[in-house]
Amino acid sequence: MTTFEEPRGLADELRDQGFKITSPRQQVIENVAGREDNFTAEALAAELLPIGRATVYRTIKLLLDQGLLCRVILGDGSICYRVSHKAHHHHLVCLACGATEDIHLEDVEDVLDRVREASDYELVSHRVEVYGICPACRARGARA
Amino acid sequence: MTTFEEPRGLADELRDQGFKITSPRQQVIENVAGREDNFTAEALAAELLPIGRATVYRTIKLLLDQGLLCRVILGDGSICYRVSHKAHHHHLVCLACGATEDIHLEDVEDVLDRVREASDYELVSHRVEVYGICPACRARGARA
DNA sequence: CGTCCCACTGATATAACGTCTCATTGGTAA
DNA sequence: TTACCAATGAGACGTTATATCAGTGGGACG
Repeated sequence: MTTFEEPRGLADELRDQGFKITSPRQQVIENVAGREDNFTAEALAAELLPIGRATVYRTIKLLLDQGLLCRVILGDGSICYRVSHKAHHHHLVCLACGATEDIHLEDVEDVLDRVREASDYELVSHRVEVYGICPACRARGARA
Repeated sequence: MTTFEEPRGLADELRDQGFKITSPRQQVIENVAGREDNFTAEALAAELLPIGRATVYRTIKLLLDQGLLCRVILGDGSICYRVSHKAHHHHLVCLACGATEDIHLEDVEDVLDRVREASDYELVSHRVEVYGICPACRARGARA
């Protein structure tokens, strides 16, 4: 459906905001843009190895800010990343293998409205992670 | 409303499950049970200093498993803990100061039912953190 | 097309957080 | 009271991430 692999567009977007499109950044963006799966910062750094670790971490943070990436919190609390596709969404995470799917929860806004009514907080954002066992792991006999 | 300060009951509960009620454990439980606020593992270890760091971390894990504590994920992804009061709940977290309130979202189950219908995952658990600015910080002029 | 500035890089140090190891200790069942 | 073994604590280690800082290359501007 949607076509990934448009680092050109993103690169332009970054340039417009005053960021330089350096070779390391380009490489990180290209590597990341086509991925469907989760990856840890450390794994990405290892994969792009001639590039410095610090640069990979900095670029991840940049892409997080720009909304190209989002953070996923696995069942054990560890953190990894995946492409965000920009639109707001949540995650369905397999406790056994860590695989993640995006889910769209339309009625979450209603829930938030209730919170808004019931509290004095000025709501800004939220995070929902749903944990379960994916079909593949279930077939393999994995249990909660 | 509810009375805290019942380390006796919890201690018995732990003993029933075969855990030893050692002096360090007792101290951790007593320190933690009366708290209303969040605390980091590191801060707790520092506070109970004669007790070894490893022991504090181990005890936190134990209390997490037993449901006396729950994990809170702050806006920046950092982790702290607070008493759980056992019943399932979610967190409303101030992005400015980290203060946290418990919230109960009754209709989350409906949302999860939809996920159950729409996916092949066997749902196990979920985590919802709502972020905002608390009244005190808002008054102080903090902004998202 | 050349030059210059400064954002960016990368090697390395530092920091935050948590787990592991292992010799020792103390709770508790008998 | 004794003895077993879970639990402790000091410290090493691992992981993940940020800070530092001299050097460099992207790209704006002339």
